[in-house]
Amino acid sequence: MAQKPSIPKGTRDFTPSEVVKRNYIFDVVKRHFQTFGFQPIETPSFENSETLMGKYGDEGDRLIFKILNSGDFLNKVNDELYSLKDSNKITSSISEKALRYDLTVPFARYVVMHQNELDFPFKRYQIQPVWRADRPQKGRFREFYQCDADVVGSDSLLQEVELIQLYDTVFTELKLDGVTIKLNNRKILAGIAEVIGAKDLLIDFTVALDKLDKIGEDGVKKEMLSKGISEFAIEKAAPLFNLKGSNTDQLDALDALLENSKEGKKGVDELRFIMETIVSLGMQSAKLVIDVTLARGLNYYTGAIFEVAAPKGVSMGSIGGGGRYDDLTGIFGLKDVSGVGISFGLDRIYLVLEELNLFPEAIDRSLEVLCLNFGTKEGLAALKLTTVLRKHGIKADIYPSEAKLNKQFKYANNRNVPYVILLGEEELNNSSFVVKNMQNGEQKTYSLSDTQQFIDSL
RNA sequence: GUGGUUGUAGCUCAGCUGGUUAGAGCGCUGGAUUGUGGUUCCAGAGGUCGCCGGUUCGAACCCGGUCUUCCACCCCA
Repeated sequence: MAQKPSIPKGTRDFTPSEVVKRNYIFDVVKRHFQTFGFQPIETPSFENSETLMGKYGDEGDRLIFKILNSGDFLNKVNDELYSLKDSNKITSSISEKALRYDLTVPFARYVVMHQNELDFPFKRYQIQPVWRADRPQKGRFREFYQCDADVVGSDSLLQEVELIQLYDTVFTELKLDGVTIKLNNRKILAGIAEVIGAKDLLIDFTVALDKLDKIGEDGVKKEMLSKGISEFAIEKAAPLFNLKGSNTDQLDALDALLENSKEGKKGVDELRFIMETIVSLGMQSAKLVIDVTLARGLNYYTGAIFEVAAPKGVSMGSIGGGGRYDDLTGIFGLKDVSGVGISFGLDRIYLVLEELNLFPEAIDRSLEVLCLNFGTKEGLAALKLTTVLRKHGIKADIYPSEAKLNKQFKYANNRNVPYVILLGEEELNNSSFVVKNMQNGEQKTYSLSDTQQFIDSL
């Protein structure tokens, strides 16, 4: 019985046109990763579970795809554990491997394992798929690509500055105008939590704060209260909810708010340095704004936090993000290696470019010239001509069988071929070929002994 | 993981309170046109109505389950 074919939830097939467009984005991103001095690495699609588990919080652990052990794995579980039917506890006994959830943690593992071969600061880029057992939504898949650039082994803030320039360069090249790079600093958030006396609830505080533009001031306060943050503390943090004005105005306000927090002050200073340096360097097309409510991202960030928002009017979550993490390699035994990195969300950038119609024209043109087939003898001559064109790097093909011209032309039309070559009995007799321009219908005759004339006209 | 939503021809979608043989546009195939596509005209093919079960004399339509789509939450690229 034939079964109806299907693919798992949250995964996709890509058509030729989609692959070409995705490659276009990959190529731009990759090219600029390289011009900024990053080197490529790749890591396995699955890692040992202990490498990944516990690095992304409880929520993250739930979203990691676990790989079942091979063999009779259930038989190896001890009876007591089995009878408890506790999925979380039994997982580690039946699964030792898991699909990678992002590229940053595997990179940290890579740096630790290869520390003696690397020259620090080590700048690496990595473009590979990652998997999350999430519930799919628009722009949210269970298999998707991340394009990451990270620097480890340097705590210079110039790295942050360069990464912002890298974002700006890539989005400018993609013609994606009006992208906003949001910038915040974990130290500021920690400082605020300290100042208002909610140091232990930093994560809950930031997660709630992050929702400000979504659920509003009242919604944020409500959530903070429900997480156990006191009314007094929330009132103290109130200036945050209305932080407006220019970047420098906001920095000054933060300075005042954080005057009793050493860590918070440091965060403001870092932010100020990055902002001022970027201002003096200038940006090509992106906007850089401070957003103290920006808190998303993973728990391992310790300094700068980036998030890239699509141009206004496009409904899409963030199309990139990143930040500085001072001790990611520490969990694998390598201390005092600071890292900072950014990620491009390829799948979402694709959706945005598609929506705004920003892919180059004719990008998915897979064929420039199609030779029609008029029979055995004529077909052979056409194939010779096709071979010459191909040697000149022209995407050329010959229709494989002597079908009706109507059908051959229709095929050329559907494949969007700009030039069709007719080489029939008459042309063969006088060593010529006819080129039809499919846009305007004009036909020109060229000599078979001077194909260069046609090639030059392209 | 929680709540909701969607699924009918290759594609986009109609289909009345449950009632004979489930429709349209586009696309596809053939013809008008034996060497000229994208326009036009004519004809034709194509559907286990997501899947499984239930209610009913009778189910695309009602009910349950399941898969899928999209949305909100959680979280995130």
